[in-house]
Amino acid sequence: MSAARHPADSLSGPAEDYLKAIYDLEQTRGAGAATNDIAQRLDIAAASVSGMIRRLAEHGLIEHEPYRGVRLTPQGRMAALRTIRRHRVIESYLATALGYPWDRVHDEAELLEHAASDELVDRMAAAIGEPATDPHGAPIPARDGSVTERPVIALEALGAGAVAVVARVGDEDAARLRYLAELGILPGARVEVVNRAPFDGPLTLRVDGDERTIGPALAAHVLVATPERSLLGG
Amino acid sequence: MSAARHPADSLSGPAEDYLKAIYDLEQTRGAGAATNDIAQRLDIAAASVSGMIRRLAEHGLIEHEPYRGVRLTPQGRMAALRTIRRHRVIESYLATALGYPWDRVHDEAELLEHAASDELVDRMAAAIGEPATDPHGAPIPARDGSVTERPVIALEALGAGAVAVVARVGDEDAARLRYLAELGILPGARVEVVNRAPFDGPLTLRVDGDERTIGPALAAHVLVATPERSLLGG
DNA sequence: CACAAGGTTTAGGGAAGCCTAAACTTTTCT
DNA sequence: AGAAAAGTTTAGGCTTCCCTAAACCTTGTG
Repeated sequence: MSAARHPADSLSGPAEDYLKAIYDLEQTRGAGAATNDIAQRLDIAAASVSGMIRRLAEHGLIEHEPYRGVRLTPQGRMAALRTIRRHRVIESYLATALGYPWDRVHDEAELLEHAASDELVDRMAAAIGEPATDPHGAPIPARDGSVTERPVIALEALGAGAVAVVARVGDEDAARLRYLAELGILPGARVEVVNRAPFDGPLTLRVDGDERTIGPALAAHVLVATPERSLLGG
Repeated sequence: MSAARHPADSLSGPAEDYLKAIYDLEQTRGAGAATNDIAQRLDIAAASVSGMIRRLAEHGLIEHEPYRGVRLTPQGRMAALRTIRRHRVIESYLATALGYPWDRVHDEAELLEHAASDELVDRMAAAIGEPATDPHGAPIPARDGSVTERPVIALEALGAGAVAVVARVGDEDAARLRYLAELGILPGARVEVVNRAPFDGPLTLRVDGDERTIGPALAAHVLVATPERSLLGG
């Protein structure tokens, strides 16, 4: 009959990775996270995920409905956000204070996030001026777990003539980040959709005065804020 | 019959801690490190140490003569020095770049040293000007594993009238570090032995114009360089 | 020299995390 | 509905790293 131990205990590295993955999946899909999706995201066999799910549920961090998926408890969500904060502060610090190139901060942060103390992370954040987002534009959760999400849409969803500002790009694939940087598609860049092929065809953009073409798959990983949406509010 | 695998593989955190401990014990005592000493240093049962010894020997990092102790192989010594470099660079960086108090850098570095990449450590070292020692005066091994040890003796070994410069203090005990800082006994401080009680009695020192008394047990953890020794060479 | 004390190793066990293979549930397709 | 496909869980194994208890060397002492 062991349940919900570890009051404010520290979690293992793997456990933190699971919680992060579940958090992300919950955000993307509306519902609970599926075993298979967690397995794919972490590159781990589905059977192993079942095992960890049992352990996390015993610790009160997730709720598990067999064959239906898992959801974070408030406690689990808090733990996930703490890890995400760590990750994004570290990414920002590596880029700003230590000159890491933006396509490499993710991997290094992935290693460090499980070892860094909250104090260290807070000192890092303070040293670089408490940034609101990481180098890829993802919001950095506050110490209390609150996250301010800007209203954004996928670049891929824009039509011809639209004007927008790049808010955020997916941070996991280093090669993709390098390519986007070459195109000038960085958070903060102003882009204008010059032409849009029908359905899910490529987009022609004007970025920084240059015309660039970008496929829909890549464009799906770029989130932008449009002036109208910003004014209308979310 | 598996032996000496893992050519340049990365070691587990625990394994790195064992190698560090063995390195230190080899330095202090002349001979090989005893199971019990390793166990005590890492706060682990002696039986557990036997288990890890077997694993490290299989990986070619140490040589084990049953019931006689262990010695590092050149490969193991290199691995230990890499970890020690990581530890001391991180300590220095935390103190210099992030304002950590010197009694707290050790514990934080202990956590980080197993997760930080060589690139990160090198960037940290570069960012603070490639220091030669950590905040407690311990030398930072170079990337190639070379260490420059200054000739030092224990403060406790000085007689009345001796003048010396504090070179290094033991870094493990935070309370001790705070106390030494209060006395002004920091690396670089000039101390003069005003009086010395016979045998292992306390020392009266002049530090920074103030008279301080320090017991022999504490003084054994303070290493100093004397002008004479420096001139004569080690 | 024998024996007690102390240090070391083996035996056996446990938790975390991973794996593959097999069993089981749910969904989907005909 | 019934069967195939897809997804999930259980079963059984493995490695790392820790533990306690018991067996085993080595040493120092009477």
